Amino acid sequence: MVASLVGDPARANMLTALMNGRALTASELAQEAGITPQTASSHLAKLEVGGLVEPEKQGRHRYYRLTDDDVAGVLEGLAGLAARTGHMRVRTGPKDPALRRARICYDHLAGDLGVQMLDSLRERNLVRQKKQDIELTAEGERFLAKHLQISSDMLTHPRRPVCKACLDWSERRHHLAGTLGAAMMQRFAELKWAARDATPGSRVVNFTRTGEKQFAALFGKPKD
Amino acid sequence: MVASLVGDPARANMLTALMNGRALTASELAQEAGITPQTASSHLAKLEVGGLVEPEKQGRHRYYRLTDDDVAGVLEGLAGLAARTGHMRVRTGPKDPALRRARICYDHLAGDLGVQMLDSLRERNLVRQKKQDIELTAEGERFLAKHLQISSDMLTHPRRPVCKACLDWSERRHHLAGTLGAAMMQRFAELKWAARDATPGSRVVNFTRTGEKQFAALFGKPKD
DNA sequence: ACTATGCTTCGGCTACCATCGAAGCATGAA
DNA sequence: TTCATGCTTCGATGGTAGCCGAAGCATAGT
Repeated sequence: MVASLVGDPARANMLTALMNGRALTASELAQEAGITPQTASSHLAKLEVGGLVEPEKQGRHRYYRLTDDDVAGVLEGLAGLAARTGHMRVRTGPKDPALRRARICYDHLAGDLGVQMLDSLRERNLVRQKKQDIELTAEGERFLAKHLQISSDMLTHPRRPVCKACLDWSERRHHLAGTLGAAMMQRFAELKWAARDATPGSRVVNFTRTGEKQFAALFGKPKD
Repeated sequence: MVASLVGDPARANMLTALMNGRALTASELAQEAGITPQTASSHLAKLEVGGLVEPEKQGRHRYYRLTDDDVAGVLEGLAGLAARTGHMRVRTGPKDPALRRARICYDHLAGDLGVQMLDSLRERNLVRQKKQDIELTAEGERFLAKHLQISSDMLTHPRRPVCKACLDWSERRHHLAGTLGAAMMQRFAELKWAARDATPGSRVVNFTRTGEKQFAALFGKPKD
């Protein structure tokens, strides 16, 4: 069963190391998991037949990557469940600092900046949050229109909610999902404030220098 | 870690038994998993602290149910991964026949009927499928407008694709997701062809007699 | 050819954990 | 109270799987 593959601590560490979409060699993964190459080799073989990772030979190295986004999605889902009960393994979230700071979760912003953004919105009464449910206030609508040229009529969708709280993998706190979360991320990209990392499969979001400034101006910590 | 909880065969069987959203007693779950009550008790305690199930005392029975839809979602995701590599446990998919036949997967139709629908669409060239990607043909658009009053302009969404193949848990074949999948399910409900089961938390979709006929007329097996 | 590096296979050790029997609580029924 | 049922706790057992050392291939560089 797939779950038992992910269940083992060593394998889980390897998989989390691969969550940024990049491919790592067998020995790098061994080091990530804190085990010897022999053991890692055995684990990787199991992960491969389980369809979670795919190898790619290159010279005398063997690069492993997650098979596809579905795998990454399920892993993130598992991490989400683990996070909310506080029963997690040693390594919490991704090690890669860039990935911790800002990344794509489905189609919206996650990571430190994502959490920070929702915090700021909540503090300034631009949204109101009740558990999983978030709603946009009138002030929030004005704010979006003024600063990001997002009008709330564009956000309605028959099925998907405008706002939704999504548990952040690395921060263990909520960030903003829903059509609004997606629209804001899209706008950031259009304004050239941020862009998804170029390396294929990567989920890192890189902010430009000006983007970082603008973002901080809008959603910075209170004392800013 | 959550994954290791799901990884154990006995626990996995219990969880699958709970996937229909109903609550079961500890002894029923023990029987489902083919283990003694003592062992089941230990497993259920672990699942509880792991946040996967919630108990409810009622007389001298203890009913267990999945904590929420997120848990069910992750489990379905895991089952999906397991399905496509063919490395599954003994029980494939849900035991409940109603759940196998038609159920909600996020917001669209899954189960036997869901798979059958996509099969029919594909056979009649109403959609064209390439692996995970599905696109609606011109004939398909006419078909939807004529028979279900769904116009394709309603389906566009900045992020979500109109059509997407979603691997079916019980059938191990694709059914239709995306905004179109959601819109069709919604239409079935509006036309009173089908409705989600009344019991809270259930994912079963019940078709009415006329609904079943109409559905068969549109998406029935070729020989019909 | 020789050497170094990266990875795998093999064998044996160890630790963990699922499992069950037996006994202990709790609740409900008589 | 006494009994029955449902579930849990305790203790002991056994099987499985992770782990590493040593040795074996394969590729690359010299």
